[in-house]
Amino acid sequence: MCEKRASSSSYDRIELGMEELRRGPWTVEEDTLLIHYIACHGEGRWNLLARSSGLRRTGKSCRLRWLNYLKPDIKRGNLSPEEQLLIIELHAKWGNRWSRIARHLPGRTDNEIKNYWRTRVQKQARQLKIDADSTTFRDAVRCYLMPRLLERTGSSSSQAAPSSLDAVTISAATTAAADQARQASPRDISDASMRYYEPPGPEIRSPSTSPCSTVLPRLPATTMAESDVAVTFNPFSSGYSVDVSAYDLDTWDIASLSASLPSYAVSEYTVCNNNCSRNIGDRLWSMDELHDMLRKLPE
DNA sequence: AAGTGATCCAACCGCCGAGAA
DNA sequence: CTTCTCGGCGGTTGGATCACT
Repeated sequence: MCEKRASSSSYDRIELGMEELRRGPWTVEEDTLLIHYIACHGEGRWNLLARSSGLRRTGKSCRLRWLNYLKPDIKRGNLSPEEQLLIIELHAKWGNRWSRIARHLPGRTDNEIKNYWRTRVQKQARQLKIDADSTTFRDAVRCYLMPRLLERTGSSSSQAAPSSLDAVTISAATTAAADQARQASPRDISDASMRYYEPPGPEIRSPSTSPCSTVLPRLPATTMAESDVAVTFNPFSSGYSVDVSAYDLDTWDIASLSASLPSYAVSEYTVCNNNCSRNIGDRLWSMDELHDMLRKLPE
């Protein structure tokens, strides 16, 4: 909160022309002033707002404070597995277009997503001594992190997923494809790595499809076009993947993803420890296992 | 309990593009 | 066409807090 840093020694002032502008952490009084002003006059015209509201802040500062902190629909707290999954996929697609990514995560700000990426995802890449933008790291994320996120996503959305939704079959790698891959690079396939790809329990598998197929609810028609296969699973190439290109991303958001995910039971491989509440990212990443995973990736 | 390093995240900075003058 | 202002964006900083020893 703003009070948290109110006593900071960094709290200082700068001179700009005739006017003395404040910098540093916002006080409760300033927040209140900004909220009341916007309630009366609306957002926008930030420089005018800064001048006429009585706040000794720059328009930019007011805008940032409002958008990143004070806006009523701002969601606080840890990112859900669904949100992490979406961030990873969208970042793979768009790169550091934080504001664009943020538009698909209601209540989350570009700043928050940027911080998440830099502090958690890039940290893992640094420790692995690989570029976070490299295909190697992306493969590691797809093969290792995403299955876990999907597992957790499934468990967290199992209560919310309406059973009345139409079902679509999500194709996993076929047995034939698996055999092909096994022949192509047998060293890539091991019991140790396969366990991360193990599809969820038999109760959610479709009996009429391949052994790896699972059934996902169809996304609401209002948020998703006539695209059926949005989540694919190929343990022998790129692992689990939410194919965001299958969606119209300008109208797609986390609610769509959440609604589309299967009612997975939490598998025995879930590393979540409910006692660890501070950082969900850390719960999902295990460096030893990720290192192990990377060794198994094709060159 | 104290010290230290790691992590988180609010806030700032500089740059850029759009639009108005 | 040029200049200026403003809003938006991505990158960076640094204090607070947490975790570990």
